[in-house]
Amino acid sequence: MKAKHENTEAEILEAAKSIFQQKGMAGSRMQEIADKAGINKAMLHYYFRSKQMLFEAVFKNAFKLLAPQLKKILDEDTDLFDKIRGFSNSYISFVIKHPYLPNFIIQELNKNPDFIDRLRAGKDFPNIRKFKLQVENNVARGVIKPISGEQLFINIMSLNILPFIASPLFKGFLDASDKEYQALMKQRKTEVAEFIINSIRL
Amino acid sequence: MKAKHENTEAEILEAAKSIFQQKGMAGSRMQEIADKAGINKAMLHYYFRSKQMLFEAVFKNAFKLLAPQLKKILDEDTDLFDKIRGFSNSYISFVIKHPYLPNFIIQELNKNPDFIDRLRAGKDFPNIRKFKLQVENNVARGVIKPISGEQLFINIMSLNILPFIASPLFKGFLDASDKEYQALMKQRKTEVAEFIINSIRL
DNA sequence: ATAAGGTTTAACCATTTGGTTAACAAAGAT
DNA sequence: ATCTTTGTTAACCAAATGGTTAAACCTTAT
Repeated sequence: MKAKHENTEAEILEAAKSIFQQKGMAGSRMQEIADKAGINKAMLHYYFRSKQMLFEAVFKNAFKLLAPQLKKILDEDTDLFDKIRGFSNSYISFVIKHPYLPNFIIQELNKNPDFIDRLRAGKDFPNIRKFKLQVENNVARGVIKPISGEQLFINIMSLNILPFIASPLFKGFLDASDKEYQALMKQRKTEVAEFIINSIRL
Repeated sequence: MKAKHENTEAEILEAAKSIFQQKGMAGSRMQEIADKAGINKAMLHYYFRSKQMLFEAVFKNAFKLLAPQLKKILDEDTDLFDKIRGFSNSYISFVIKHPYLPNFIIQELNKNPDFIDRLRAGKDFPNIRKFKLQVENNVARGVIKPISGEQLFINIMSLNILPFIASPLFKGFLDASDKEYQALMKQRKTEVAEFIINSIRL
C-alpha cells in the first residue's frame, strides 16, 4: 500500500463535511477535522492548502447534493401537482440522509452572499424559468388559482425546509419530544403537499 | 458625569447584539464588539464576565423580542383567519426592524439545543395549547378542513420565516436583485395569509 | 480636602489556532 | 540497490483571542 489511508483526500472531505456542517466555518477547528479523520493536521493543508479552501470544497460538494433535489421541481416534465407531491415526499428522505446540509448551505450563504455567484457559474445551477412557465400555464388553463411561480416556489421550499432547520425551536414551542417531532415530520411527508395543492387548486 | 459613556452596559449589549446576530457566537470577537461600542475590551468582562455570559444576555434579549410576536398567534383571542392575516402582516414589519434576529435564534438553538429548556423556564415562553384548541374548535365547527394545530402552526411559521432566513439562496434561484426580492416579500405580506387560508378554508 | 466607591484603560498573559517545516516512510522508477 | 516522488508525521511558529491585572480616573460622601 502506498498510503496508510486508502483515500486520504476523501477521508478528509468526509470528516470536514461532518464538522463544518455541524459547527459552521467559524466554529470548526482544523485539529478537530484531522482528529475525526484520524489523520495528521498537516495533511489537511497538504491536500487543501487552507481552511478556507477545504471549506469551499465541502461547500461545493454540499451544494452539488442539494441541486438535484431542486432540479426535480424546477426542471422535470411532470404534472404540477405530482411534482409538488414528489418533491415534498423525496425532500424528507433527503434530509434524513443529510440532516445538516440544507441549514449549512443557507447559513454559510448568509455569511457570504457572494458564494451564490460562484455557484451560479456551475452548469447544474437550478433555474426557475421552466417552473414559472409551468405555473403560468396551469393558471391560464384554470387548473390553479392565480399565483406567481416565484411565490409558489418559495412556499413549497419554506414548508418543506424550515421544519427541519428550526426543529429545536419548534420542538420547544410544541413541547414535543424527538420522537413526537419525528412523527410530525413523517406526517408532513404527505400532508404538506396536500396543504399546498388545496391552496392553489381551483 | 460619572461615566464617559451614558450607559455602558446598554451600549455593550447593543454592540454585542449587532455583532453576535450577524456573525454568530463562534464567529464573533470580543475585540470587535468592544470596538463597535467604542469601549475598552476589559469593560465587556467587567460587565458580563465572559463571552459566554455576554452572548447569553444577547440571546435572552433577542428571544424576549421574538416571543411577543409568537404570542400574537398563540395566545390572542381573535378569529383564526384574522390571526393568520395579522401575524403574516406584522411579522414582516418585525423582520425589517430586526433582520438577523430570527435566524440568530434558530442557529444558536441548533448549536445549543438545551438553551430551549432554560428559555422555557421563563414566564413569557409561548405555548401552543390555546392555539391548538382554537384550531380544533374551527375544525369541529366546519370552518376549516381537518388539520392539527401543530401542523398549521408549523406551516404559518415556515411560510413567514424561511423567505427571510434563506434570502441569499432564494435570490440566487430566482435570479432576483435585492430590490426585486424585497418586492416579492412585500407582496407576500398579504399573499401568504391568503395562501394559508385558501388551503384550510372549507 | 480626602477617603471611598465604582468605572475605565493600557499592558499583559496563557491558550488556542491556522499554518509551516524538516525529517521520515513507502512505493515505483532507474 | 538506490534515486525520486509522493505521502505522512512531530515539532514548531506567529498571530489571534479570551481573559486578567494594576493603576488611573471620576464622582460622591464625609
